[in-house]
Amino acid sequence: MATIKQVAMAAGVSVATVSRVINQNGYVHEDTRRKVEDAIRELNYAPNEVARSLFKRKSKLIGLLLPDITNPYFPQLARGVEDEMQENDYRLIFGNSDESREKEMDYIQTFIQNNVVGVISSTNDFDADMYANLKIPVVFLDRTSNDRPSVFADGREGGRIAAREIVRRGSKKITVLQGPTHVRPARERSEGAIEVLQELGISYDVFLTTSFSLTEAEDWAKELFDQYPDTDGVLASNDMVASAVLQEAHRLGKRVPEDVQIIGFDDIPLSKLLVPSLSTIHQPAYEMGRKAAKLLIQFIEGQHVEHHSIQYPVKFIERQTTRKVVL
Amino acid sequence: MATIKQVAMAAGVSVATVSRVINQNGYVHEDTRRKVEDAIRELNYAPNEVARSLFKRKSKLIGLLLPDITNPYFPQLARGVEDEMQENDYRLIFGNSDESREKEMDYIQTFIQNNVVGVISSTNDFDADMYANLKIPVVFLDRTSNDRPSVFADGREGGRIAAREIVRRGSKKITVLQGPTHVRPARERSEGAIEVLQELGISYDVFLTTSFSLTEAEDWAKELFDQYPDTDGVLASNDMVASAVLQEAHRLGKRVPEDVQIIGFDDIPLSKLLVPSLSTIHQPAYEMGRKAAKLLIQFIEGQHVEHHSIQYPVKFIERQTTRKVVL
DNA sequence: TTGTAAGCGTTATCAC
DNA sequence: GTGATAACGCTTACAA
Repeated sequence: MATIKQVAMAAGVSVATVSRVINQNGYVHEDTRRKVEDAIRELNYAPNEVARSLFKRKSKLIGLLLPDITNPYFPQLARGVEDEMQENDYRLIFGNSDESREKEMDYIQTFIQNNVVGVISSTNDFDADMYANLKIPVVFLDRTSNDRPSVFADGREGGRIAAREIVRRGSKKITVLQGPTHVRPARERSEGAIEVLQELGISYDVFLTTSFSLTEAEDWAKELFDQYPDTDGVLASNDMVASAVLQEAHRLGKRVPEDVQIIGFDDIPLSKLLVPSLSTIHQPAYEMGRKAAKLLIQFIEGQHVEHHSIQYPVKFIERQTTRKVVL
Repeated sequence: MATIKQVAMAAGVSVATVSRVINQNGYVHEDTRRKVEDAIRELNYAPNEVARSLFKRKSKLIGLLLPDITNPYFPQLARGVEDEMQENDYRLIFGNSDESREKEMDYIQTFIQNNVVGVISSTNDFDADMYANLKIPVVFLDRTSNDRPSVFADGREGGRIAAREIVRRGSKKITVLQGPTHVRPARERSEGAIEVLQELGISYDVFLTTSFSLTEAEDWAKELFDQYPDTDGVLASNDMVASAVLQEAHRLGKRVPEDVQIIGFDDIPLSKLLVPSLSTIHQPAYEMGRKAAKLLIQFIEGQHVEHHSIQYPVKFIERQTTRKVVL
């Protein structure tokens, strides 16, 4: 890689001048500018971001921390973030945290060591020192912190909607699958659902699942019907579990939606390809990722920010795992 | 963030000494070492990777370029790469290329500007100057370059296996879904399938799909049965298209696997949760990601590397979209 | 065993 | 308009 010095040499000017033309600041004569630009092209020069970063004490790098990219919900968030960042010339250092505080700290640490100018994180530990002490802007994504910038969906309302819809469509004995309790959105979803079920005086049970892992989803589906064989409505904590439940129902000879209705959560891309296609609560994941990125950029660039916390509405997507509602 | 200078100050030594203790090279007295270590702890010091990178002209950063993380096959590769890298203290700068040469070049460019020490890429343009001229090691992942380090699965054999299995299970009029032709693994899969079909003298048609996009998958599924209504066996180019085909078959009242058999490709996590669960060709994506990372690290660290190109075997996963074979 | 100082590739300040 | 040069935080000769 050519350096600014070599460019200066080739153009017969000083490095200062070259720096001026690449950064478009300070005065530089039209003729010299052209000479420099020629040299740059000639040598195929691009500024060393590391040197820049060292001098300015800020890079064009952003840290992105997601629980597990292997969970189909997160790629969409990630993609939203990436698209927005790339359009604004920021690059992403990416890590999976597995919801583990240790890994998270590790990543935050190296983010700092690499002079990232901001981080986007899906964490459960907002208040952990690592975030509190960060001197760069952080936007929490998919997770709500009450007092810190965050972009998330209205999980509670999602839970309420799901409950309302499944009841409206005739389920009488509902099972609420509750995701990991330390994950706030998961908690809120089931809380919302339970609220409505209680308001409506509908009989329900809560079935606890302790992770979002796909491999375990199958086991839970089995256990679920083992424990509540006569449930006629399942509110799943996400679409993967919903798929597992759907499959298990089928295996047991239960008809969906006639015998059991199922509503998922997230609306991952594949949910509409299931048979029957999955009714679910849609979160605008891609948009949320983009928004988080936009927000972070605004902070980084010191722009005025209207709302620090952005809650996206969710909506019910009616597909085939729920019955038609009779008017 | 504390600097090495402050640590030196606090410990009452020179920066050189501090540098020696953090890098564990050169002599340093036990007592001074302790003093320095105390100071480091006290100030919560961690070396600035940017400064290091500038001096050494190499970072602890790796560039990872994937076509689209939103395609469920790639997160697994990414996760494999990430796990291996993180265990070896490398960090990932991640980008989606959308199979676009321009985006790809853009990323490669910024990788270099950030002093990455290696890159892992899923590309179709191995020979493009951008790779040829790179002075850092590159490992191609999921894509085969004949003469450059790469980790990939045996797509041709996968196609052959799929064809053999579907025929063995009784399909007589097969449709081979061919993915985007500029994507080599996609091409090889269908080539493999066609080879076998010809060898066996089975009637078949080829149906071209021009992307791996999920949204379009549904349209293709419709067109497929439109064009070849009496096909009784579909060899899909990946599991997403297979899902779409499965769904469309169901919509048309075709029974799977009785009327139509379907075999996917990739074995994405969700394929086993479909109803009926999807028979498919398994690629060990996670392992492949890990392997690519391992290989790259070996190159970076100048270790001897036995095999530059690693081909993983694929295998048929028998599930419910194919019939039982009669013995 | 430890310290001094040069240099990695930039940018910004200050002279000219 | 342009050029020297110090500084960003680190590592590594080399000197002591």
